[in-house]
Amino acid sequence: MRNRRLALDAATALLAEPDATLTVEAIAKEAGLGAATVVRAFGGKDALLDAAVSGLLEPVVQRARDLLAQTTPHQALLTFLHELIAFQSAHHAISEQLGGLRLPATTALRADLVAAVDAMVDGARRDGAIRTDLDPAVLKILIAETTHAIARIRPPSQDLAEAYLTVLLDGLRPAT
Amino acid sequence: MRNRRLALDAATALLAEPDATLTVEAIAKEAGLGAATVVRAFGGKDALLDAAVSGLLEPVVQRARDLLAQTTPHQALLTFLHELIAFQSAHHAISEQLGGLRLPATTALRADLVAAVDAMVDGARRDGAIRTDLDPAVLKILIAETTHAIARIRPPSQDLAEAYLTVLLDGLRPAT
DNA sequence: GATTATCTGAAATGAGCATTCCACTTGTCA
DNA sequence: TGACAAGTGGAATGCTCATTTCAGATAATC
Repeated sequence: MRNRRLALDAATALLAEPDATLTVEAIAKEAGLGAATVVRAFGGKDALLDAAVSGLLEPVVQRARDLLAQTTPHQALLTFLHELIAFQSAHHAISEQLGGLRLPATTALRADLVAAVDAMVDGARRDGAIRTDLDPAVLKILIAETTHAIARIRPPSQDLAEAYLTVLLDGLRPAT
Repeated sequence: MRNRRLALDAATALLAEPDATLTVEAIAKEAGLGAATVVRAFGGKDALLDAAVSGLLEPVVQRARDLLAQTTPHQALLTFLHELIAFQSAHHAISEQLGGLRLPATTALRADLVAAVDAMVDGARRDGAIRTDLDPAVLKILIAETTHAIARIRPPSQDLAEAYLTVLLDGLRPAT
């Protein structure tokens, strides 16, 4: 259905904007459709945003898995975090605003993402590439929250995000 | 006015709860008052929350200034950040939920807080106590966002917050 | 103790938003 | 071309919430 695609593209475009209003009407206007059509195409606002967000997230998760398969856990972690913050910088609204919504596909993907990062952290820790004096569970939450914090920076700045990551990664190095 | 105090106390109590609903009705119920009375006492929900949040924030800002006056900038920064995250852990809702509200007193206090932290960072940087290879403006935003990230952690955990801060501070040390 | 001024909170109002309805348009097939 | 099916979006509905209203309660003044 053509409207599905139009609505999805519109929602995806709005998710990339720092402070877009994510009402059904705004999405419909962006898509050049009526609000009713947008809702019908997906069965509800939540389903639409779930589709849009998980569509954005899927390649990210795949990339994390690829990196894990291709290189050392530590190198995978470094590379992936840089890519992740670039992604977050380009899709601000994803972590914000979506508070009260039910997004099952997105939630599942996020769990996959967390699992992949967990594997990177565990591996890097085992290899002695990152500090071992902290509970590994702590490291994982730390990374998740940090990427969130980076995504919140206004105005969006890739430089700032990179600086942030530099500090995080230096803080994660094994004690010397 | 007694109602002012009751409403303020109720709002303050709710701000300490991790996932409280901050509707006027919820605050009124907590205070044992009617919703109309709560609104009247402050002239609006925004003004009430502004008073509650700035009341919480004021001693924090004062503490930052005291530390600056009493010790080295770097030591002030270390001490203050520990205290700040303890405060944030105890008042989760402050950084969340309040998105669309107009809180002038809170905004002003936050600016004061940022100014105090800026002074700490600048001083510590000048003293060579923290790394100098990053733009100082970056460090300030980094610290602000990190405390926000710490406040977001669910469930609230002082241990996790401390671990987070450990990583941040280690990441801020001068290159060796 | 009566009269007036003030305060209270349950219910009415209004605004923002997702969702549903339905008269109308567009496309399909004979 | 005409009859029918499917799709569309402006308007109506229903919900949540902040704010306002107003009849009754309470307090102050004499």
